[in-house]
Amino acid sequence: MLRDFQSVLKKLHLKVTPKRLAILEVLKNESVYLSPEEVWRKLRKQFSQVGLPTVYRNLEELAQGNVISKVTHPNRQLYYYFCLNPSHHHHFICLSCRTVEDIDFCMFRELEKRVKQELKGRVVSHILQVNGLCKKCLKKDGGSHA
Amino acid sequence: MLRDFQSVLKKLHLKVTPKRLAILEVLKNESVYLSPEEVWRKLRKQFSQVGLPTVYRNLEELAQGNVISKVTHPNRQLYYYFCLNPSHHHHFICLSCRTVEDIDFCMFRELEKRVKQELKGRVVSHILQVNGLCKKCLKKDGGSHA
DNA sequence: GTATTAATAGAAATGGTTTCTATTTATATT
DNA sequence: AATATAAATAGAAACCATTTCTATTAATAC
Repeated sequence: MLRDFQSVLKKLHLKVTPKRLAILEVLKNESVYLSPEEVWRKLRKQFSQVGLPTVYRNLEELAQGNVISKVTHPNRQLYYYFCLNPSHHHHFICLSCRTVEDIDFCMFRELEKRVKQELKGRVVSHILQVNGLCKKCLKKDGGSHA
Repeated sequence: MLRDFQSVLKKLHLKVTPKRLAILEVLKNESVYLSPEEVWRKLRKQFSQVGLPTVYRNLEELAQGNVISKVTHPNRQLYYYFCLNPSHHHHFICLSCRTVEDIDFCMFRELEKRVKQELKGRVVSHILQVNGLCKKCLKKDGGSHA
C-alpha cells in the first residue's frame, strides 16, 4: 500500500532523492523504532557523505506526511519508526527490545462521550502509547527490563 | 489529601525547604500546566536568588514521587502541572488555554486483554493524553486554536 | 548545639536539534 | 537532450533546554 515510495513522495510534493528513499528503506527493514542518529549511522554505510540535519529534516517531513510515525520515549529523545498502516490505531512498544506492533484498538468514541458529558469539552486528538513486553522478550528473560 | 506538603515530602525522604514548598504552592494555585521556566519566573517573585537548575531538580523529584504530573507537549518541551488526585486516571488537556482536567477513565483491562490475546505480550504501562478544547474555550472562540 | 547529609546558587558544560549558506540535484519545460 | 527553477543537501555553526559541577548553605537527626 505504502510500499511504492516514489508515488508516496510525489503525493506529498517531496522530491524523490536517493537519500530520502534510503531513509525509508532503512525504516522499512526495521521492526524496531530508531532514533534519528541510528538512522543516520545506517545511512552512512551507503553514503559516505550524509549530514545528520538531512536525516532530521527528512524524518520530520515524512512524519508530517504520515508516512512514518514518531514515538516519544521517556528519556525525552524522539524515536521514529516506520508505519505501513495508515488507519488510525495505536502502538504497543516493547520496553526491552523496542519492537513496535500495531494495536487495532481505539477508544476515541468513548473518550469523546465522557469528555462531552462530564467536562463539556471537545476531544481533538489523543495519544495512546502502550508500553510492555513483547512475546519474544517474555520468553527470553521472563520480562526483566530497565 | 495531598495538601499537607510537609508530610508528603517527608514520606518521600525529601527535606522540607522553603523553595520546595513554594514550588508546590505555585503549582497548586494553577489549574494550568507550567513549564519549568514558568515556575521559575513565579518563584523569583518570592526569592530573589533561585536557580533554574533547582527548579528542574525539584520538579523531577516531585514527579518521581507522584506528587505532580508531567505532560509532554508536541513541541517537545516538558510541562508540569500539579496533580492532587493520586489514583490512576488520565488527563484532558485544553490546547487553547492549557487547562488540565482529570478523566476518571482507564482502559487498562481492555488493553491488557487485547495485547495478551492478539500479540501474546504483556502491558506494563500506558500513556493516554487527550487533547481538546475545554468548556470555557469552546464558549469563547468556538474552538480556534493553533 | 553539633554532626551529617541533602539542597542550593551560579557558572559551565552538554548534546540533541535547528539554522544558515553555498552548492548540488531532481523535476518541469522546452 | 538541454535548460530553468525550485527543492534538497553538506558542513559548519548556532541554539537552547537541560544537566553537571563545586563550593556553600541549610535542614534534620542525635
